[in-house]
Amino acid sequence: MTYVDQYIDKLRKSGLRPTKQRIKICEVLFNAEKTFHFTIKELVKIIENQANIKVSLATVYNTVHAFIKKGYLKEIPLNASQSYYDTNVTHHHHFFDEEENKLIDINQEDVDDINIKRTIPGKKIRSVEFIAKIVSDNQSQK
Amino acid sequence: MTYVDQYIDKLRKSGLRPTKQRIKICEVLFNAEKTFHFTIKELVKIIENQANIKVSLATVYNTVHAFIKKGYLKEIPLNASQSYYDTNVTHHHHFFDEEENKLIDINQEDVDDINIKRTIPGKKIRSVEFIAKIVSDNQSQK
DNA sequence: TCAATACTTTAGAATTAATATAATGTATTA
DNA sequence: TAATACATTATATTAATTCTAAAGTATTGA
Ligand SMILES: [Mn+2]
Ligand SMILES: [Mn+2]
Ligand SMILES: [Zn+2]
Ligand SMILES: [Zn+2]
Repeated sequence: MTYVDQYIDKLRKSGLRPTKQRIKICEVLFNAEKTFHFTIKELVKIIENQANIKVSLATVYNTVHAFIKKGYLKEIPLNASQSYYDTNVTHHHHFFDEEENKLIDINQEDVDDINIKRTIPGKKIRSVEFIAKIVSDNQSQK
Repeated sequence: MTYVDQYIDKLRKSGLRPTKQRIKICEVLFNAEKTFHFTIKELVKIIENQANIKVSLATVYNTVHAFIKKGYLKEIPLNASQSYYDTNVTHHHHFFDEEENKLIDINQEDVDDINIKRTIPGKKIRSVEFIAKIVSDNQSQK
């Protein structure tokens, strides 16, 4: 099964026909070896730079939303000015590099279980995810 | 020192003159016994409902921003459509009630230290804060 | 006190991410 | 092939936020 076949499969399962615009979007999103974190603006820029096809903003938003709904993409709340998305849809944590404005995955196994010694009556926890903000470590070394 | 004196102090330290609009904003923000989590829209609505003075959106935004800069308020990234703010400026975690759309504080002492078994070369961690999403626990009890 | 100066408030305009619309294009079906 | 369904796109709309510029108020110092 080629990569493109996988994209077609993802699109079909999301209820979308595999058009060339959508396959291009998939190439950018799911080709990467590693997890891919992005904003819509960044995604559009990457598509523009590497494709000879034009993809409208509406198509990008529609496709991303369909993938989120289907569970192929995840939204990461980072700040209120712009949405961040993630191709890693597992439950996981992040470093956020405040200088590069980049998210970095932290897998579950790299963190001890988070134990909250407090409950809210009638409520149960659905998920616990943290963001560890990181900055350059410019300490003068002794 | 009266409450109002404290508000005046906070405003002065934030580089703002204590006007009646700003003192009203402080009353809403800092009068509460408990931590106060809010959006700008909610803050404006509360002011409108309890004050006989009019405060423009611009003044609300300006004052909130000045307090954030000074460290009297903290921004909580929850989603990309609206900013949430917090009068609890200590390092702490949150429950987020997805049904009520409400933040609830979790103090440091209610959580075991989070131990991340992974480092990023040249970077140090500045903060680690999580959001635990909660929903109604409607389990049929045995 | 008074006028110059600095800071405030405000309505409304501008910006921008996100969403909606509606016309045109393309694929699928019968 | 013709009807139908789905897609793409340019453009419009929405809504949170930020900006602007004019009018108001406080402060300062002669
Ligand atoms: Mn915004
Ligand atoms: Mn928005
Ligand atoms: Zn991730
Ligand atoms: Zn809080």
